[in-house]
Parts: sequence; C-alpha cells; structure tokens
Amino acid sequence: MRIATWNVNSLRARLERVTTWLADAQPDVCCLQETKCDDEAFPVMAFSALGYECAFHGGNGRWNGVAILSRAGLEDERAGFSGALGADGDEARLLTARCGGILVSSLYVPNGRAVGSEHYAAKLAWLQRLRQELVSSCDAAQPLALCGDFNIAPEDRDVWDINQFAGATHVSAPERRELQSLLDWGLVDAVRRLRPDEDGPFSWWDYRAGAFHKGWGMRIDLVLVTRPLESRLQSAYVDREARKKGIKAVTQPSDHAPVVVDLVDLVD
DNA sequence: ATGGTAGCCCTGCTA
Repeated sequence: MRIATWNVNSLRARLERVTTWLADAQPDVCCLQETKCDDEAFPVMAFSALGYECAFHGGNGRWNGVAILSRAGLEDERAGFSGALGADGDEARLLTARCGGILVSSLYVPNGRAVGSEHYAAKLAWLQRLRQELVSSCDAAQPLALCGDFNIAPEDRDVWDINQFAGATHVSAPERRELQSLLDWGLVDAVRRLRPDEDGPFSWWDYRAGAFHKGWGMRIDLVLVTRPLESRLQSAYVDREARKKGIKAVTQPSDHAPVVVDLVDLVD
C-alpha cells in the first residue's frame, strides 16, 4: 500500500502535473491539499480515468481545499471535524475517509502567519481541535493515517537553517508542543521513523529567491500513523523531481513536493 | 537591485 500526500497549490493550475505524477508514482491513496477548487469544479473524470475514486472538500474555492484520491476503496467520507459539515470553520482543511482498511485524513493546518497574531492563535486552536477529534472519535489501536501539510517543522533539522527562524512560525515551541501532543495520542511520524539519522528530507521550498536550488527548504508535510501501521512501514521518500520546473513544462511546479510512504501489504 | 514568485482575484491577499 502506497500512501502519498501533496500540497498542490491549486489543482486547476496543476492538474496535468498531478495526473502525470500519479501515473508515474502509482500511489494507492493520495491526499491533496490547497486544491483551491470548488466541489462542483473538482476534476473527477481526470482521476477516475486513472482508476481513482475521489473525495473532496473545497470550501470557497479561493483558498485551502483538501481531497483524497484512492484506488483502494473510499468509504465513510466526512468533511471537517465531527458534528456539522464545515465544523472546521468552513475553511476546508480536513477530510477523512476509509481507504483499504485505513482511516485516512487529508489535512491542511493553518499557516499561522506570525507568532502572536490571531492567525497563530487560530493555528494552535485548530491543532487542539484535531487532538480532541482523535481522542473523542478515533482509536489509536486501529489503522489510521493523518496526512498533510502541518505547517510545522517537527525538529530543528527539519529546516535548512534554524538561525533563520528565530521568532518565526513553523518552529515555535507552542506549535511543536501541539504536534507532540498528537504524537502522544498514539501516532508516529512515518518518514522520521524510517529515516532517523538524516536531516529533513524537506518537502517545501519557497518560490522566491531560488530557494529550491539553494536547498532552503523545510519538512512540513507529514504522514502520521498509528502503531498498527508503524509495524507495516517499509520505505518513504520525497519526490523532489516533482518540485522541479521541467524543461518542457508549461505550468510551474507546486512549492511542495509529494511525500510517499510504502506499507507492507497485509496477507490474507 | 532592500529584492524575490506563484495563484487567486478586482490592483491586494495569502502563502
């Protein structure tokens, strides 16, 4: 079972790159973030042609938007936190579905903008709401994967130069504590678990100043799994090729690269 | 050269 997560920064602008990548990387489940796509405009046909079922939660279409593509089954989909649809503040940052025996969430944590701002407070509150959701509605003894753009670099080695981040979001202690509190519930950072001794690998690079080619990136796109999936972890990689412009490409790449995690298949 | 880029949409906002 191959699970991927990718912040595509507009699905409409990136559709050909996404379908090309799917055909090449062949994930069984692919979580997307920042689709910026209204539900009625979601390109279902482009994905069904590749064998994927789609779940999508598009909000207002201008910002945010999350989706799950699956060719391993797609059931019990629910948008937002439990309770009313849109209980994530109608911001379209959370979508959950059952795919091949795994409860998969595609999530897009608020950026936070600046430490101390109201947006930063909202980021912390959103993470606390997610933790509450796990405690009240989920079972850490069951197969579950939280996949998405967490907008948090878990450790100092998950950014290119920690000295550049003094006082900045993504590395501040309070948001890292919130991430740790998710892990304490019963989750493991899959890529870090499989690659304990290396820095990164980064999954995001700023569009500006040639950051990608200078290696100025961060590891903020994560796959967090419960223990039953930790025991099935096989390998993981970040597809940096998908972050490159490409010689013939008409459209720009996303500023994020896909994160891919392979699980050992269960034998019946 | 106090910068840079990308995507959305009303020329600014968000990342």
